[in-house]
Amino acid sequence: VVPELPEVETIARDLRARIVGARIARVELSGKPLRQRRRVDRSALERALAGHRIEAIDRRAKYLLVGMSSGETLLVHLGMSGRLALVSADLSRAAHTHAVFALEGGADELRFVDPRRFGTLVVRRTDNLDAAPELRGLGLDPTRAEFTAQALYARLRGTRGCDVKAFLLDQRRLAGVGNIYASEALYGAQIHPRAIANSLSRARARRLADAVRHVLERAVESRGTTFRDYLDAQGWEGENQHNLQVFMRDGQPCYRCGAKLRRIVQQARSTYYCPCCQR
DNA sequence: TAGAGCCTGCGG
DNA sequence: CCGCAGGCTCTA
Repeated sequence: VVPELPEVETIARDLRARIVGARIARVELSGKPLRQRRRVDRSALERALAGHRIEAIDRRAKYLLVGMSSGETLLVHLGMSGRLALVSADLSRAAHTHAVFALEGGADELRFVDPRRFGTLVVRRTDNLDAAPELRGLGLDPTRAEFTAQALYARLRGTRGCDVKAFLLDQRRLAGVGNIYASEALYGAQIHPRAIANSLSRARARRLADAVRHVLERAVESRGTTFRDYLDAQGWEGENQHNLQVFMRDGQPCYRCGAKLRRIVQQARSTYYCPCCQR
């Protein structure tokens, strides 16, 4: 599991094609708290979902949005280990199944499974979604038209001495990039991960914008990256692991120059890069 | 803008 | 046993 923008986008597209128009008959919850020990609001989920029709499935950054005929939207964040899958109701439930949304007719269920419980399930009013605390502070979405080299440059200039890797992971500045695609985008733009964000030139900001867009688009086309156990809504693996240039390849040769790739730790997270191609 | 913390599971 | 994992929040 462990999803970034392309993995969530893949799940959103699959679910949109399969369950928009369906009615949720019943909501079952494990009762265990999720992210930051917060309890899932059982009565809010039942009120917003049970007996209502699914009208839309969207994505904002790494949030999946399920718009209901009740006028409320279910926000799902998969955290590090969350999985959302549409499965036959006869199949036995996996360990750590924290929510089951039974669809009318009884054949299929949408199940939320999350061993580490870093995920989120909350309900917010659809007519005021932008004001939801989860979405309010999100930065530029790199898959939208708003994500231009200009806009990225302005955001880079707005930082105070953080390095560019930390910038890419900060969802308040750029929303949707995670640890895999941060390393991959910096490699594509040939920028060193420890470069200071606010000192990048306009030319480098443009290269970075192009690389971020390219890396994410390619990952969506490949239906996401399956490293350990990410699976889409139908339980299938992605294919983007075959496109990765640096992630988890430390010690192996750079495909471009042959130098030995390195792994460093920034903000307590691994970064992979080529010491020769990235300056 | 770091660092610890939140959780479980896996691989060395 | 240890470190590590594709995320985010809260604190200093």
